[in-house]
Amino acid sequence: MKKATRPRGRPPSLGREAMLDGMKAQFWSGGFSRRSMDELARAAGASKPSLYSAFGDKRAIYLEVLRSFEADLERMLRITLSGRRPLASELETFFAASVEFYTSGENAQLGCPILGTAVAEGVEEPEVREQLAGTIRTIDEAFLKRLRHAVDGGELAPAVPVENLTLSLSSLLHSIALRARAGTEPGALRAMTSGSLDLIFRQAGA
Amino acid sequence: MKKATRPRGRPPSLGREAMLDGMKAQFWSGGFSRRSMDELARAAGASKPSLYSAFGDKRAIYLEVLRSFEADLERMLRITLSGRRPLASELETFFAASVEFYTSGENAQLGCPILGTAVAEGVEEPEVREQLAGTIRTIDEAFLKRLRHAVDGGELAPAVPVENLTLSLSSLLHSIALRARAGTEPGALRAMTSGSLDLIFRQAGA
DNA sequence: ATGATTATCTACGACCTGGTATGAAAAAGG
DNA sequence: CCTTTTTCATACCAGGTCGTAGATAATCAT
Repeated sequence: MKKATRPRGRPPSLGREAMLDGMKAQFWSGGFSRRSMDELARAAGASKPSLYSAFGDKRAIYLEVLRSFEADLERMLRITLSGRRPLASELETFFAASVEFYTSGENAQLGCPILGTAVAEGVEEPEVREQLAGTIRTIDEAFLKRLRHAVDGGELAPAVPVENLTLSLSSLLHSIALRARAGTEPGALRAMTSGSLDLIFRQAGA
Repeated sequence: MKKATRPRGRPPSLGREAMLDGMKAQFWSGGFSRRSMDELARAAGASKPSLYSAFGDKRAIYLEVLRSFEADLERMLRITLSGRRPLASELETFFAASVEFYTSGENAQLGCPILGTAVAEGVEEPEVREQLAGTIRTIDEAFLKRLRHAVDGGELAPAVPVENLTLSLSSLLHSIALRARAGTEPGALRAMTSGSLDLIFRQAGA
């Protein structure tokens, strides 16, 4: 017997995930302050009261969207930095995919949906700042983990300062996210990443 | 005879610069969207119609504030990267001053007033994006100029890839600006800069 | 002084914002 | 069928937003 017993009243026409999916693009381009609940409701395919009943208020929706984007990022980090291919190759893949993602907007380059929008609101919205800090930490930890794995597997010498290398990689990503939203062309961003990765690993003596 | 001939009608009680100075802190903490014209007028020490008559509209004020912050940044770059002291020492001074500036807020760490606020609005405000891109370019060019000066003066070997080094330095600054606004403590930011500078210049073979 | 000129401020208006009251719609239980 | 329960959507509200009209104050020219 499956759990097919339907709850009781009228069934929801859209789940939370479906609504969130519709709203992510809105917050990605406009951030928290430039999007109204009316626009969000239209994008979600639901009415405003449905959103309020499902999430509470506008800020809660924005936070859920940020969490959803972070989950996407974690998936992406797990896949591209799996440790099954050489370090340099995996990093190139990761950064190429990031550039692609940051510049994939149809009307404009949107950069990173978290770094590009939460940073402005974070000062006066503690929960947003906390979420932003969490994403930054997630990135740092993913790079650090992969670099440690490289040391363990003999890809990097044990003397390599993995913490400093981690920060170089994170900084590169932050900078690309910023420049993408400021309009730097994808080609320039790709050149930037390969140049920086070369330099970083030449310095690391890899 | 000085140019003391007063214009004609009632003299302005505040000049544009004085109004801008009062408003900079407002946009620094709240960005464009989170500050109302009423708040700006209060901070400027003028009334709303005075602001409209002096600047045009809210976006024009924000753009002027961004330009003013960029002028501050250019001054700071010119002074700290003058080329009169050793390269590494000047860079340490510049980054230490940046960390100090980014974390100097009384109630919260505000990061960079340009990178931290314009990035969210830039997507839908072309002039803001243009201003943001200009500031990014200003930073890149200042680092590049200083590094070229170092090569010319023999501080760096001619084979050093100054363009790549420039991007490493810019990325470091962007990352610090971001992390500061996300709440990273000044001590951690300082450790980050010295570690990264060490790594960068070990790689550069300086 | 008087009038011209420019700056300033109080008050307001049209609009938009986040958020909600109210009743209809869609399902299940009896 | 009718009731109960949950979701949905139109219409609405109070408050805030940007921007301005219109009257007043401060200065110069005569």
